[in-house]
Amino acid sequence: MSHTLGIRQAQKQKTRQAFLDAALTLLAEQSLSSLGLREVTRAVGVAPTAFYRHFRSTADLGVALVDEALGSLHPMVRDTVATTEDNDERIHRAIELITHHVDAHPAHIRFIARERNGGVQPVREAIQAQLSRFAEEVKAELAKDPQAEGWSDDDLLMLAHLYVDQMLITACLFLDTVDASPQERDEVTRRATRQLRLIGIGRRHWLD
Amino acid sequence: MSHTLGIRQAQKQKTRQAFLDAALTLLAEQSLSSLGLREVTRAVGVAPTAFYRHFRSTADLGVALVDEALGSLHPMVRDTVATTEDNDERIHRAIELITHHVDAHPAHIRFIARERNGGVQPVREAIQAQLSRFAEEVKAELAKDPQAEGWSDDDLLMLAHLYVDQMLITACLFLDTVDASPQERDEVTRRATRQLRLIGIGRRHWLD
DNA sequence: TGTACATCAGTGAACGCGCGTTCACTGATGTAC
DNA sequence: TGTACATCAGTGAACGCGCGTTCACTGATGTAC
Repeated sequence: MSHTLGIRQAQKQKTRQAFLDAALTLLAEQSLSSLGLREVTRAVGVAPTAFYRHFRSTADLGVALVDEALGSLHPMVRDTVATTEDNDERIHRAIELITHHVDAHPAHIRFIARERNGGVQPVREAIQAQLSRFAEEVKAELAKDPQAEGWSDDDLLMLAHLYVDQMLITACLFLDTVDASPQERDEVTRRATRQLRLIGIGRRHWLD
Repeated sequence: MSHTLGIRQAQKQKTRQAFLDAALTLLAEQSLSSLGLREVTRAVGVAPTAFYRHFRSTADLGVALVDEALGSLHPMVRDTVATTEDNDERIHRAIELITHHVDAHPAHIRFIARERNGGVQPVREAIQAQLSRFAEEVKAELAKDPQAEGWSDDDLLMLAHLYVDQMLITACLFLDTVDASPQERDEVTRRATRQLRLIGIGRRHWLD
């Protein structure tokens, strides 16, 4: 027989996830520092005191949300970079990956963008740490490319940060077009495409 | 005789400024959505009800802060772009302008970075509007440059947004080094410099 | 210049409300024999 | 399999507190004559 999680543990995890989901929904319209513990428990449908069985504070819940949100971003970043090398077809696919991710997880992106510079220190630090890890991964990905020959480690990391920041900015722009006209979405797509293209051109001529 | 502001109006303006200053100080450590009206009046040293003589709400105060903060940024953006054309000496001076501005007005930059994606809609909208204006101005500045020959309006605006975003990112990086070692500051400076250089290279070869 | 009235920035008491946290509890699930 | 005890996720009452907002007020400043 395979190992089944005890009923108790399974239920606890389910409740914990309900907290995360409810918080994420509430955070679409406000920032973490103004999110109340009772507000979350009300949304979940449990007593306020139940909160403490899962988190020490809303800041603690925020850190858990960072892990969830940036965990789901990990594969996207990898794929995007792997496909962003140079030509336009690849840039187009990279942008598509971003838009699809934003459409699939808008609340996660909104949360990260908001709390990256937000007022809750532990959460801000968790995000910064994760974004640095992303930059390192992107750097590793870039290093595999033949174009990287002759590049110093510092320069690769510099380019990696540029890509990571650019991706987040683009994702944010798409967020604000979630209920905008197709024309506006197209406008954002075209601008983001050309920005990536310009960075790609700079990259190609870096060692000239 | 020259016109003097009435004593009453002068005093009112002074109090209003005290509100803005106190709020900015408090916002170094928290975001606007968690800033309390009473907290601000306490910091200023007036009765809570005095607040309503100047602002409808803390969101209203936030919008006023956006104007103050980005007003002080205006000259910097102009100068930075005017000096960012291409060669390394000029990029160096542009970065210096940014670092000096961050050192002079850290709280303003922190506030803008925080509330750009923050939870208070009117404030977020005010910031987006101002940043769009910046991009337009930068575009106008770029258009004056001989390098801009052959560039479409769209492409100039695309590059302008890239510069504006890059400047804000750089400013934020410097913010987090306000009490870091000189080595770390240097590291940030060098990376930002090379990112601007890479964008400059992309710009030079854009029409190839 | 002096007087009488209007304006209005700032006051201080009072309000109802929702907050975060504490505590002893309940009852379903888990475990040892 | 059945029994007796332990664990612990979720409860519900209670607390003290600071919040935003209201209101009638005060007294210095402004204005008209």
